[in-house]
Amino acid sequence: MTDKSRSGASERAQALASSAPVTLEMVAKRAQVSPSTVSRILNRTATVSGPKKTAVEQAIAELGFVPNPVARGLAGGRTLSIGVVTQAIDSPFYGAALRGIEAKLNPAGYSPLFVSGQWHANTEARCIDMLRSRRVDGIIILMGRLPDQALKAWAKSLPLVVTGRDLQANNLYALNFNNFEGGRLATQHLVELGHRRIAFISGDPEHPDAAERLRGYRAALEQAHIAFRPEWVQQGEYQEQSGQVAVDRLLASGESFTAIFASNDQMAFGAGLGLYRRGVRVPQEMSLVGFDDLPSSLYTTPPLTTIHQPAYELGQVAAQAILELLGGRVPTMQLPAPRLIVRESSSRLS
Amino acid sequence: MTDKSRSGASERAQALASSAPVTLEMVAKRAQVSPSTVSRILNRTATVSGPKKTAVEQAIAELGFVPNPVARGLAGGRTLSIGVVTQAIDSPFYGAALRGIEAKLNPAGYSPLFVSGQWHANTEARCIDMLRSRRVDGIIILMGRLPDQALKAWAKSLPLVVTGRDLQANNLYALNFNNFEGGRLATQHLVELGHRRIAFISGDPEHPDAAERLRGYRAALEQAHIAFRPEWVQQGEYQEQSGQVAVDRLLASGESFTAIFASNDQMAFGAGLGLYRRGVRVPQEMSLVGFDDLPSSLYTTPPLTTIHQPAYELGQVAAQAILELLGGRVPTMQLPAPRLIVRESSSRLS
DNA sequence: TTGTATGCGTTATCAG
DNA sequence: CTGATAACGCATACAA
Repeated sequence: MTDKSRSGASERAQALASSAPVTLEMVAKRAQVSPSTVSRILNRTATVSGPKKTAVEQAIAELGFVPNPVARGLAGGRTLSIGVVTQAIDSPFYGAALRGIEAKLNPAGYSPLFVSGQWHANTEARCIDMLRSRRVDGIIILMGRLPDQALKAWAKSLPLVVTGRDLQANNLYALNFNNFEGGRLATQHLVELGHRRIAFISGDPEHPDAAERLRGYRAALEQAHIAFRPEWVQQGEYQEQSGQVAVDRLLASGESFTAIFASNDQMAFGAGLGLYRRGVRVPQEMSLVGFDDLPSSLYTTPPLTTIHQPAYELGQVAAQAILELLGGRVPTMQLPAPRLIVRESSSRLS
Repeated sequence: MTDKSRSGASERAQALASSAPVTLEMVAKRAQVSPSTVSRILNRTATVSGPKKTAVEQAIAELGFVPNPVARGLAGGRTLSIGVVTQAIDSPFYGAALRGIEAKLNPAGYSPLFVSGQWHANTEARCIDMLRSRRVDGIIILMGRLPDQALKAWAKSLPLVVTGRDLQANNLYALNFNNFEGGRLATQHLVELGHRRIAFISGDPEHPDAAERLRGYRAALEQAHIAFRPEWVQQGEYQEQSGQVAVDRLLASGESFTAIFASNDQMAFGAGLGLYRRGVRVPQEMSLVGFDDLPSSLYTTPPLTTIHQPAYELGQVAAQAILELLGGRVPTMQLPAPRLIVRESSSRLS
């Protein structure tokens, strides 16, 4: 940081702290026009003559006027803020998505209001109530758990963008990632490396994401003429701990595997630890594949082969979609297809 | 999720979507009192007689009235929202802190407004401008980069809680973690295990956190009568990648180490990969210690010995502090002391 | 203790 | 194209 930037910030702070808030009315007075005219220029809500326009713009610049979003919200009904419901604000996956949302929303003048639903439908409903009471202009729900019906109902009064499900409704846009294909790709990768005894650590089957990944796993097995066996799948809960537990069970089951596909990276990390504890080397004795491509997957030992889920882009696209909805347009954007990222935790069966 | 909860949420959505917004005035009419009386009960701003009070409360319940925060903000100057400036909304460390903030703020009726400063003083200043323009009631700055002067100036017009520095001022509360002691503890741990050639991967020395951790490292060496050598420290940037690079340099330097202390976990992860790549086993041939105790540190192979930094509590405490400031009180809360978490990446020198 | 009147800073609806 | 004027929903002096 340069001295210049330091003092710049400091001076600005000083100026802001001392100056009384400058209002639209003050701008109008200074530019010798009515408040309405100023408002019109601000919102491009009507054409204003050249001279008045420049006068107002000059006054705005001189006074350093910034419109008050609170007053705007009251008068115009728009708060320029978007509610974002995540499940866990502190998960690496959601973090990236939130950053993507922020990156897209800010330039458009909108601010995100983040709340976390904690994987719980009721909490989620409360969050939405809160956001509505705060008069957000629209809501993005990331991987929500609310029933489709509820979403459709809410969409009647507020633009909604949801991810992690397929859903068609007015004023609502659904963005879904192809989890089936991801699951298929990961499994196929292991098959192509010569593996035939491939265990699967699933997530909560109630959750569509998890169910789809499992379906992808089964499809790949079938495609390779490998009979699916229920003993090969252990249910986890998308947390590291559950991955470790699953590996323990798998190893104790008497079945002998040469590869494990964990349906998210966090469980793959847990599985990795479980294998390490039992002295099973990855990838020499066991190939391990995850799902999500969390930033940290690049730095595990060994780096994790996984399915890239475009969290950041997901956020960007969701934000763009809500912006479209707000503009009265119909979004058409889609999420990128799943990609297999081959790293060092999977290797050819020798 | 039960069917009960599903339908509950759905019904609520339906109800909300159809009902027109109910205002304070409607409540007043129904309860046969004046709007001011309702307002008084809502804000406990004056004592109200028993019967009227119950009448109003009943009306509120029957109508499902929720005060409009936007109108409140305009009229009362309070928006019940707190700006939170983080550096990177998607870092594991900040994620936990944000969750702590959310957990403390929500029950008090406040909503956090998260923005990320991207480790850049100017961006941070812009964020604060934005938050001010949105009329937040207070601001929490997590590990900010703005000069003390700027913060003090801002605090004149808005309650401020800052972390990661020591600072005394009116309407401002600083919460600092003892990074020096943390650095000392980690190094001392390695010394006690018999290590004497201990490398250090530092952060940006411009940042107080990083400087303090380095100071702790040096203090522990001195205490153990080990001469500090500049060649032992490699500068990183708190990212995984830089940890890996640092290890490469360290290993290529010709010096021979038996232990590495990375001044944050992310760099320790990178270092771990660097060591893995070169076939150096942890902890048998090299002990590795990190700093932060990120959630994922528990699941690296081997699990990482580190200094626990209470990110979640940090968030909670910061939120509590801003609440105190808002209430006109002087916060007294402190952060817990650093704790060494011994796991499996460090071992006695044989 | 309670009600009335006014204002918060904008946008929106009118006339002109 | 422009300017009064009335909301927006609530809090708060002020008066009773």
